[in-house]
Amino acid sequence: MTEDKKIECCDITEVHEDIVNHVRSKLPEESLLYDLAELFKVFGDSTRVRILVTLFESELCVCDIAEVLGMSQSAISHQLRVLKQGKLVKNRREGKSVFYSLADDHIRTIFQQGFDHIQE
Amino acid sequence: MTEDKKIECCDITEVHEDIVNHVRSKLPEESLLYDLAELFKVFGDSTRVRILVTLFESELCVCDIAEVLGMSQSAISHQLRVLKQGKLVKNRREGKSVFYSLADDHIRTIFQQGFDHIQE
DNA sequence: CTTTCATATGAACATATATTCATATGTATA
DNA sequence: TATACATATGAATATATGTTCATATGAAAG
Repeated sequence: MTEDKKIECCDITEVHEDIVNHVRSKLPEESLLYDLAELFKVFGDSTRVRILVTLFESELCVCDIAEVLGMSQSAISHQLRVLKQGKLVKNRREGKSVFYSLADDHIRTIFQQGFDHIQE
Repeated sequence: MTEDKKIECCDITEVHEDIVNHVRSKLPEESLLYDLAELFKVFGDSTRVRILVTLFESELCVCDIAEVLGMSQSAISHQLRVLKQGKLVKNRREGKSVFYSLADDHIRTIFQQGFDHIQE
C-alpha cells in the first residue's frame, strides 16, 4: 500500500503526495535515464562537439581533425575513442590512415535543437 | 596566403590541406560551439536528467522533487541552480515553497532525439 | 626485416564537479 | 518577536575527466 509512505518535508502533505505518486508512476526506467545522461555527457565537452561539427562537413582522418582544431593527435584520438564508444562516430582504415565519420543523423538534429535553445 | 601553412603529419599533404581548409571555413563560431557543449554538459548528469523528466509531468516544489528521486533537499537544490543557470527551468514562489517547471519545450525534443539514438 | 608514419593507449597530472554537512535566508504563523 | 519550515548556499571531500607525455600497435615502403 502507499499510505504508510510518509513525506517528512512540506506541510500540505496530502496534495503533494498525490502529485509525487503520479509523477513517480510516469517516470521512465532508471537505466534509460542513466543512458540518456551518458549520451549527453559525451556531447558535453567542447572538444568533442568541435570534432562532431567538423565531421558534419566531411569524413576526416585523425591528423586532419587535429590540424583543423589545432590540438594534439593524442588528445583527438582519446576523444574519438569516447565518441566511438558512444556510437556517435564510425571509422574505416585506409592504409596508414583511419577515417572517421558520423555514425548517424540524430546528432545533427540534436545539435540543431541545441542551437535553437541557445539562440532565444 | 595559405601555401605557407604546412601540415606535418600525413604524407598526402595537398589533398588533405584542401579538405582541412574547406572544413575549417564551414565551422561555426568557436563561442557557439562552446555554448552548445555547456548546454549538453548540463544534460550530462543523471540527477539533472531525472529532475527534468520529473518536470515533464508537472510543476513541483523542491522537496517533492527530492522525494520523487529519493535524494537530499540540498543535492536537488544545488542541481536546480545549475538547471536555472542554463535557463532550462524557471521557478515561482508560493508561500514557503518554490515551484520549479520547464523553461521551454526544446528540452522535450532534445530528450526525444536522445531516446531515439539510444534505442537503435 | 627494418624503417617510417598514422594512430592508439596507459600513466600521471590538473581541473571540474556532484554530494554531504552545516548553516544562512526568507516566509508564514504563534 | 520568536519559532518553524522550505529552500539556498558555502566549504569540504570524493570522484570523474581532459590533456600531456611516453610508448605501443599496425600498415606501407624500402
